[in-house]
Amino acid sequence: MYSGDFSTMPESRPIRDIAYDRLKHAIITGELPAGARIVETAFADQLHISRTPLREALRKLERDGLVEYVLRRGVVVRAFTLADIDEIFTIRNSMMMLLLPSIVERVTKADMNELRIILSEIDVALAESDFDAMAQLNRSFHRKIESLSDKKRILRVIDDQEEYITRFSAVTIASIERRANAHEEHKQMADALERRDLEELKRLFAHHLEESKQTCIAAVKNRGL
Amino acid sequence: MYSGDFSTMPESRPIRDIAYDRLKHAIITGELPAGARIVETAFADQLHISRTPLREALRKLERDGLVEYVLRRGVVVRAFTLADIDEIFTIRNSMMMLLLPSIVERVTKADMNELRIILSEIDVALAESDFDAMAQLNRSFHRKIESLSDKKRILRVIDDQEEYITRFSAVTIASIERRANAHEEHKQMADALERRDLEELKRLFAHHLEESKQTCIAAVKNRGL
DNA sequence: ATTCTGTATATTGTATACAGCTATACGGAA
DNA sequence: TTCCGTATAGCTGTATACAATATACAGAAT
Repeated sequence: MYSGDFSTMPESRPIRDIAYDRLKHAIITGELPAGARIVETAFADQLHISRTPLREALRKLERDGLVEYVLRRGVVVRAFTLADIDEIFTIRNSMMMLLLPSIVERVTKADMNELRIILSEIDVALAESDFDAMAQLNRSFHRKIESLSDKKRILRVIDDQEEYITRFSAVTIASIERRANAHEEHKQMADALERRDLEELKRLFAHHLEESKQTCIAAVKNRGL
Repeated sequence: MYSGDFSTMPESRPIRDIAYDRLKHAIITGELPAGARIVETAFADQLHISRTPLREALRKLERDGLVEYVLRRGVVVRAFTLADIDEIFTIRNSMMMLLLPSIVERVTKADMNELRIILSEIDVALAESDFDAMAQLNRSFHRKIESLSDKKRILRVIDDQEEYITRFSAVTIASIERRANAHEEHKQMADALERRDLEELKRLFAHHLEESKQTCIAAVKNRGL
């Protein structure tokens, strides 16, 4: 892993962004575990790039809070605690409550169609026990709803936080009863959205996120972070 | 501005961080206005540094959302809208509501003493019409209270947002009635905190931030952003 | 054995060099 | 004059080179 030659690709984006995505993915999936040191020369070699774009990627990750910088010692992947997970879900819930009014106001029939399609795809993934697909679709569902709002900065806060917990989505989905319940909740949320029932939506989202949080925390407690 | 030779300093921190702070300050104060293009070679020369650390600083600012990157054209300072200000205050208020319970729980006598000292210093600044000092002290007051919480991630969200509005604090303080009212509200907040009166604190903070927001928006509307 | 210290090695911090893209200016033709 | 193509200058993207610092390890002194 972390190998591959970028020089052959049609570079529409800077190499630093590709390196950034790659490292971020590795950290989020846990491939690069907490505490792992990122040695510039080693990673630059593996990615077949020079240190310059790699360092720029590291500076971004630093601001993201995914890695920690130590003077003259480089960067290490930061650790997560249960308290972090708790806060992340709390923030997300709180921000969602702020978004919902504008979402209810702005949702269109076309949006609902998109959501229904995603839900039916989750049906399939659930039936086929394709949990990777399900994790991705779940995220699409949430992102679609969030994107209906016009509050760009609030949306960004949610995005920033969500990055951190993507890593745990597999853990959460691994719970049999949770993945079925979550899907049911999603359907209810879509229904409430279609009715533009703000209060019900708030209730559903608060419940949904709380349940996800608890499942996530419980799973992490059992299997270690 | 943007000049100064770092090479003579005892460099306890990397140059890139110094450049980062410098640029951030310039952007926040409006010295570098929205839309201004940051040409790497020019700024590196002015700061008497090479492009490498400057670019790393720019990548951080990019993640902060303070500058915008355009492929092969470098970075430009991002613009702010009234909607941004509205969202920033909304986020801050919402996050504060999440922090207050732990703040009320954790506040000590020593903390209250610190807060009282800050308040008395604001008294002086107010009497002397030293608005720069007042802006800084106000911020210290808020930061002190926020720091009483142990919710690091929520605190960080607040910090991130506050950076953006620091730039408008002068605008807000310029309002005669607002600066006196704000100070009164601060005192009431300190009192409520000392009594560990959570509900009253929530009420006071919500009111305080709402008033600040309205003053800020009104001021920006009048004087332009 | 333990601790200190000097040296070699590894790694980060910064500068510079060079390649490639973009925009602009200029000149010529319609 | 206007349009278009080309040349040129300026700037970004990346690689490489060099400097400074930290770490590891071996050997000496206690």
